[in-house]
Amino acid sequence: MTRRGPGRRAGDSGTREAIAEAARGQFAEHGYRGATIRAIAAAAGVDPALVHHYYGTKEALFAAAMRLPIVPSEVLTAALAPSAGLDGFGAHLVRTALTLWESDGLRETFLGLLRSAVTSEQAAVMLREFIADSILGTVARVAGLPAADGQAEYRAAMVATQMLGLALTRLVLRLPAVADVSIEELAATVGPSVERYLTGDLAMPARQARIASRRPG
Amino acid sequence: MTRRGPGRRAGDSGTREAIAEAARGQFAEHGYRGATIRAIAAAAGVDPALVHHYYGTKEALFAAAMRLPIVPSEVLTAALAPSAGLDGFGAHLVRTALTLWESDGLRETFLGLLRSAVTSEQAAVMLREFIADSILGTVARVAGLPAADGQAEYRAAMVATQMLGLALTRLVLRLPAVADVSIEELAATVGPSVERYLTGDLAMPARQARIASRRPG
DNA sequence: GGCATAATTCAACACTTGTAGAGTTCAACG
DNA sequence: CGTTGAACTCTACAAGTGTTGAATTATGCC
Repeated sequence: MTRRGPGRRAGDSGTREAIAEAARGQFAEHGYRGATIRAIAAAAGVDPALVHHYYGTKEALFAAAMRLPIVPSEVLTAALAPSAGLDGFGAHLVRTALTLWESDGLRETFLGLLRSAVTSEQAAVMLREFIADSILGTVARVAGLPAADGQAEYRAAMVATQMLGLALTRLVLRLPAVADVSIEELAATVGPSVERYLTGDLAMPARQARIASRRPG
Repeated sequence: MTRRGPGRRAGDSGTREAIAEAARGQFAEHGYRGATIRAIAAAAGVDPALVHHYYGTKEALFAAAMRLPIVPSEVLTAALAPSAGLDGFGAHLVRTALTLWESDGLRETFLGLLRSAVTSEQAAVMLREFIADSILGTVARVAGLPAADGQAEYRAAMVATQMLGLALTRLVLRLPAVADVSIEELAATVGPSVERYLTGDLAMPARQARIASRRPG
């Protein structure tokens, strides 16, 4: 929203991105249903019809706004590579994820995805596939787990369980005991649990092979 | 919804409970915003105006429908008492909670609360206070943690973190690797993590006392 | 029987929602 | 200058929302 008024050339449209940014903010705060086109337009200082002009439908706007500005697997790989020794790996993962989630560029997207996934089937599919396809595999790989093994997906899923619970209680529910504590402290507390899921001696479910053999996308 | 048609005496109104039950189902499936009075009325086989006649406003209906049919602290205490030996206590807690959440009487209420809390501030307050006031203390007490100690609340909160993450991925997101596994298997995998939070040697946050001294209600 | 009373429905209001198309403004280009 | 074309706004529609008050139906009590 640098300059107002019509008359820009193609490619100059900062307004388009301003709308997307406003949309991210609204989706993050109210979820898919709660974020109205009118509120998004107001937040962007723009007529509601312009939102529709650029993005067509609300679903399309959501999909566009939730497109990540990073490639998760690359960021995860880069951020976690230094501690390849696997010692303190769990804490490092917690620290990395929390820092990422609370960073300026990603907070809105992640919160929007999380808030929307709980009530919108479209968003739920996005988040589920995103986790299954981009996160679980990367975590398993970076952690050095054997691929093509049912155990890897199960272990990574348990990590997701703990990490999403952390995000839910800290960012959404804001439980004081979780929200008022530093990332470092949470990493120290939760890290070992995550590490146990990845490398510990778990009693593995018998028929895990069926789950591991799902189509990747 | 035993008998249809008007003309019942006071106290006979099974329709009132039928509406509440339909409301629970809708709130569980769509969250607070997504559950419409009209849909609730339709699910109960009743005119929308009757919903308003009985409960006044949508908020009141939500509050009434989400009132638990049990006293959580009692159920938790009773269910967890047998394993007071603290051996396998974590697994027992996971098993108890998951079984409770997936039981007929509570599934809708819990899911509705969870789904709504993520998008409705009113519901978020309900769930947060419910967890903080009824759950954390009970878990800490049953686990034999010293009361009036900042550590107790922090430990219980970490447990909540893991348990809610489990609920989110299994019941709401339905991540295959978590949803397609038996409660027993999850208890065996997650139990030890929970146990570590309760009795393990955690690096405690320094200023935890401030959090522990919040007003209870 | 008639009467009070509760249960239930009808019809409608006032508002918000996503969406659509026609119209307006303005910079760039010839 | 006039034309073009994109950025942008106005107005509006059709559907859905919570909510309301009057009307209707049936029951138990006298």
